[in-house]
Amino acid sequence: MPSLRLIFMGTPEFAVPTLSELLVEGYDIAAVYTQPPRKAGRGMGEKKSPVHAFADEAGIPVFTPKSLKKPKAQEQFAAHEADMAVVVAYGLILPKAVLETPQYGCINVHASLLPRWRGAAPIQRAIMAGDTESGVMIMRMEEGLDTGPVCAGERLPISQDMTAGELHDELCQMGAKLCARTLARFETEGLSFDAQPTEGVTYAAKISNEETRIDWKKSSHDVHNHIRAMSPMPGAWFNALLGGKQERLKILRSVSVPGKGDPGTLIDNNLTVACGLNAVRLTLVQRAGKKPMAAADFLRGFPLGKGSVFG
RNA sequence: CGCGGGGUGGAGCAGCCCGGUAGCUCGUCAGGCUCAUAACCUGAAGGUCAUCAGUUCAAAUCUGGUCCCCGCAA
Repeated sequence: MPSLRLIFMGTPEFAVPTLSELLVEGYDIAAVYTQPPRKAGRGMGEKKSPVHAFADEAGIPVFTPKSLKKPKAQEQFAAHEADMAVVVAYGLILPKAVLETPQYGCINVHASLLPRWRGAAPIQRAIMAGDTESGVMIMRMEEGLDTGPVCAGERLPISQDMTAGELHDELCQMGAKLCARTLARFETEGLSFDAQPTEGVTYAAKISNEETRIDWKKSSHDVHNHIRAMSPMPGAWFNALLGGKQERLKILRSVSVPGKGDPGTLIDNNLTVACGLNAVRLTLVQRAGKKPMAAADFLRGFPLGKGSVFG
């Protein structure tokens, strides 16, 4: 039976499996920290973060400070008397005072092969860049952004057509298991930490709204990587003329294929769009207001043929 | 009350503004043709038009309520 008393800090769906795993393993979770509920979604109602909802369900006390820089929040943090904090995609900066509060410090589960893709959107950036390998790593947190020494890691190949959503789902499970194993090892034999290499550092900036739009002038590889990096959230898109109206069409899946034509033009009757170099066949699309549908289904309602032009 | 789109045979759409008992492409089933085919021909099955109520001689189409799905934004 694990004896560690932990604080868990995380916010999105990615963090939930780790929290769940720690509970299953029997860790004493003194408190869960997550970002405060925000107005979001249709109707703009207050919405709790996925971690928040899960913790509520599990009956763990939840704390949602807007910042941990204030003395008051730090006192509260210290009051939990935790041995260690486990942080997974929390989204708030932990000041030095907080990092040093637990006697064994704070460890972080990060979804990339550090030092590549430090930062907010490692999964999407890895796919967008066409990486063929990803993974999760666990590090001791320092003041810098994902710069701490690493104590555990696991790699995962990224297949040709894998989407960010699929990679996300695999990595969050992998991260949860790895975290549990790492804590178990910590209790039995201790951990050794290795500083991150100074070579190969890249930063994974948050995905901005503007960059979700598809640029057909890029090569088919870039377009395809862009599409799968944005799939299913937030979704790569462009404007298409459907039934006489300009409509936003999201592309959730595609295949890079040989082909030639003016960028943005359909070169067959199978939803294959010419890119700056080669072409991309769209296989799963979503109209505004509709659910995702296979290309064949979409074409039944909107028989777009060779020569149609996409913006 | 943030803005908006939608729920029509198994799938994707049209019809709704200008009420009069349902159409297109495809799928399914049966038969035919063909060396052969995601080919072609013939025929068939399959829909309380989300739901409740109202207006009307008559509503998928107009009015009001409810449920569900989704896009934007955040």
